[in-house]
Amino acid sequence: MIDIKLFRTDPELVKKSETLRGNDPKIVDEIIELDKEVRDLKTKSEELKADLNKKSKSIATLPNGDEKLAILAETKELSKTSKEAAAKTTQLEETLNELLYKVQNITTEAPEGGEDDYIVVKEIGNNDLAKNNTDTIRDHLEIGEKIDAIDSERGVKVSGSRFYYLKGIGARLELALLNFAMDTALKNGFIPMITPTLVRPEIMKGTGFLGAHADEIYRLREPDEAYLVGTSEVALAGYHSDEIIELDSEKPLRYAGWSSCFRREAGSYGKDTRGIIRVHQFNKIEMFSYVAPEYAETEHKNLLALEEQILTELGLPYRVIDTAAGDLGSSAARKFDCEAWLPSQNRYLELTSTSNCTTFQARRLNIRYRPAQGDNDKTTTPVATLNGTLATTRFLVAILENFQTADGGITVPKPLQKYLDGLEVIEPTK
RNA sequence: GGUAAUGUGUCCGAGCGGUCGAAGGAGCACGCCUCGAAAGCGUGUGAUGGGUAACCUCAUCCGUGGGUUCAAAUCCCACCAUUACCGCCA
Repeated sequence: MIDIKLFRTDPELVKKSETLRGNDPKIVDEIIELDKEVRDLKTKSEELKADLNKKSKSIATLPNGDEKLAILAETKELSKTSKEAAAKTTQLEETLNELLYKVQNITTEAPEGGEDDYIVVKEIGNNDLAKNNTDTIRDHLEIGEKIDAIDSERGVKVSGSRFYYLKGIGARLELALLNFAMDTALKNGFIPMITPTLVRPEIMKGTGFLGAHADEIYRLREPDEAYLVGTSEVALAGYHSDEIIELDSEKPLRYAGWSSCFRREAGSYGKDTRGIIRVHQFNKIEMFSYVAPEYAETEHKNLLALEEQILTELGLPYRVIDTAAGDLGSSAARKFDCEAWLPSQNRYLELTSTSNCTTFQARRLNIRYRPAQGDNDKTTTPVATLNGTLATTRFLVAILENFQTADGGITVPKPLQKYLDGLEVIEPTK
């Protein structure tokens, strides 16, 4: 959520951001007007309450008698009107809050436009594979089946479309990737976490996932009021909710979470139906940083650099894109994706994503810190949160395709070999 | 799932319905003392929101949400969490 004070001091900035995202900026004026109304009402309601408090207190010291009876009658009436005023204020405040929750994070740096208006920041590595061997190239599912790593058919039989089994070397490769990513994070000061996959509604709401894309999320039936996470970002952001954390202005608090992730993939019928590119359940390593707001941009670069490092060490050809404002999630102010080359489809596929959520999530989840250490200044202010995702299961797709051999096996990327007893080549079994 | 107890500030821990934003202690900050430190002594020490140029002031917050009352940390109800025991399952 955006600081209400920003609406009072710089409404044009908010309007500009909403316009950039392709939203109607008139909500800003509605909020400003309602905010005024709420404050007026609040002052009046609090005056009533103050009056009541004062008179109530006097009752205790008053002797029994006419005067006491009179003031009792008066306060009884006052109590009623005060309660009514308070209720009205609360109601209006809730309306204001609902509006406020609808406004997405301020974005100023992201490129203008929608889904296709991203800017390619750079392209790294050799992506000639498809161009050179168009007729012999196999897609990840074909290879996955040849080395007996992926079983799609039985996944569908047991769980429905977009489900799969990772089997044998497939399961081992996935675990190797998870370990490799986790180890890299660990070396960079991230605290490893295995997080809950079911979370309470308020946490889901706080992270900003229950807005426009709420139908993407699995929800348990009553009476278990819980959501299945689509990323461990949710659990990691919620970890410090309602807390005042200790934060050095130069040193981020970093966590790396591993969880299964669940997506309904509503509205993507017919898209990426083959293989394990777009599935209902997959694994991810999520890097998550809590930082002082002024350090957020630096940390965003750090996260991107780490994601690139992992792709580079694996030897995957990839490009980095700067996502356009209209395609950003509601919490993100800016987002960079790393996309690996997919030879079978002659296109790039998103493997990692890193978002700077500035103070947007922290404000919703009530995560603060004290910027001025020591002294008598104990004021708190929201922290900034950032996340960097490594979609492990999709890494598997990219590896199978980019490291395929002529006979339908694969060579194992160097950094993964140590997790697989030094295995260098995987031969096809079928 | 059942029964019982508990839930207070950074932490521990008091709190007959009014004088309680909350005793006392610890911690922390500052000062005195000291060559320096420890100990000791003194002072200060929650958050959020509204108003104010500021001093300051008002409101809200004692797990959460309701209720009773002129007045609730204190009474009532529901929920959540923790702990213990029982049952059941891994």
